[in-house]
Amino acid sequence: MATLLPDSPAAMTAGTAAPALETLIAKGKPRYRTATEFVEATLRDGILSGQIPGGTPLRQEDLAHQFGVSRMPVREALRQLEAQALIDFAPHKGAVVTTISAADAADLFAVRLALEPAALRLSLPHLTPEDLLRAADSIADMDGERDLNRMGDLNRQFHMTLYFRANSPRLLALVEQHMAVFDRYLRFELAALGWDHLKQDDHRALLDACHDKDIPRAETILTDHLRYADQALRTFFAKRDGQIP
Amino acid sequence: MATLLPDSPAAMTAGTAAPALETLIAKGKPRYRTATEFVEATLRDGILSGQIPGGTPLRQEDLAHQFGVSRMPVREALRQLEAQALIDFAPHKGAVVTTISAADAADLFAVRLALEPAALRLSLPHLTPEDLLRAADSIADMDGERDLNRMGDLNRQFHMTLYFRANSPRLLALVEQHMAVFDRYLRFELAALGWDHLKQDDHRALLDACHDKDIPRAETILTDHLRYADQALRTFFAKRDGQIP
DNA sequence: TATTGTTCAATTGGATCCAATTGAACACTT
DNA sequence: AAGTGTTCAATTGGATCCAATTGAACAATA
Repeated sequence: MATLLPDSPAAMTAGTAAPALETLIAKGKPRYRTATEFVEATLRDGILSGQIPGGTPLRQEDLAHQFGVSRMPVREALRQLEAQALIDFAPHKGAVVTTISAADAADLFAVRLALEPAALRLSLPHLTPEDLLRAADSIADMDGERDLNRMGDLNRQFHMTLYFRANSPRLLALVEQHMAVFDRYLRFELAALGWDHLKQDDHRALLDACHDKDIPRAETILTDHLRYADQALRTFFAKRDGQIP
Repeated sequence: MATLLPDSPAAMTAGTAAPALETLIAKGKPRYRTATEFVEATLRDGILSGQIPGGTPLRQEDLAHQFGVSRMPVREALRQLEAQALIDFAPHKGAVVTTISAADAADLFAVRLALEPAALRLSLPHLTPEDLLRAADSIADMDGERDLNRMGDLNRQFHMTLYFRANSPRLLALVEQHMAVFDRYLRFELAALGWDHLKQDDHRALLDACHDKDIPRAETILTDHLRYADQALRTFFAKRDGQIP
């Protein structure tokens, strides 16, 4: 069976090997209830993990063939991805994976800086000792982790544990969605900051502040934490994009 | 042709007359490029304006018949509305318009309180004199407006004018989307606050602060403005829901 | 009678077919 | 040769048909 994205422009400019969609499909199969769910979840994972790079055109027929379904569930899945701003969908022209960029990273941080401190502020007073233990476990798990995608999951899990009691479903959904989108930049953040000191000090300090129920301190730590990553990414992109010409 | 929602449970409990979808369809027709766009935009307007109340089941066949299209563009439109959290979509069970509630209103304000001050903070330094003039025009237009939906549009237009220079597309899209969703609560806010003093003082004070490029003051005014509406809606719902038993 | 099993109409999910649009290569005019 | 109009393959949008699922009414059993 043909592989997806063998000669997408983004794949070529990035110089990365073109991954086959089969690996994504073969992954953990949570027994999707509909083909649309299956296609949507698989494509989203592929995009967020970076396996389907920005700029990749998503041909309906190709996707249908590779997923072993007809074009209809593919179309429904693409509609949902469009609403999540993961693909651009132009009438009669087709879908293209949205590109990532320094400007988009800054944009994303602006959203996270708006959402996450708000979620933390609402959640912190209701956090239970069990919640804090789970958060501590997430930190411990991150210490030994070397896989980028799993690291992203753990990081998201840690933060979401702290936000979880916010009792604000819309806010939490937005936070989670944008943290997931940020996974697309995780490899760059890694390149900018390095593996080991990947903000674990911040995580522990944040957890301490939550333990003390100190809202202003926790908010400050979280805000600085995000700003620091934002700044690191900015300088990284500035250096990288300065080299090109 | 049959009318939509003649006996939806929500319409009955709300006691409102069941509106026909034709009025929505006949409205301004911006020459949609695809049937999916047409269906999606029309349904979203209907839901946000309150003409299609929460709890309404959206039967694919009915919608297709009333829009004069097949079920396929209806299904694609429903997928997009699902991603916008305007409908609930359960496999093999169909779509239902999400219900509004006091809890959801509080949730929505939590999101707006997180997003809008952030957008204002980023935008304010770049606002031009022309922007401020346009914002002043919006305020003036609101003074004479008596139509609820147009009032919502003007209010959104005023706020978006002030946020517009934030240079953060994701953030702005979220702000606009959630202001639009808030239109579903506009009738309740009106009932809680009354027509005339509908926050116009706040609007003028906010514009003044923007004119002075006073970020802290502008943020305080905006935050208080939102908190005030939030509180008014809370007490309104508390009173209304207390009457029921 | 309460409970469980079963049938069946209503509705959605998915596949296939046809129509409409795009854009790029080609021919044509000036 | 530059620009313009035209044809046509590739691709998406939309319609129709069939399959799968749901749940509610009904029947059977303990």
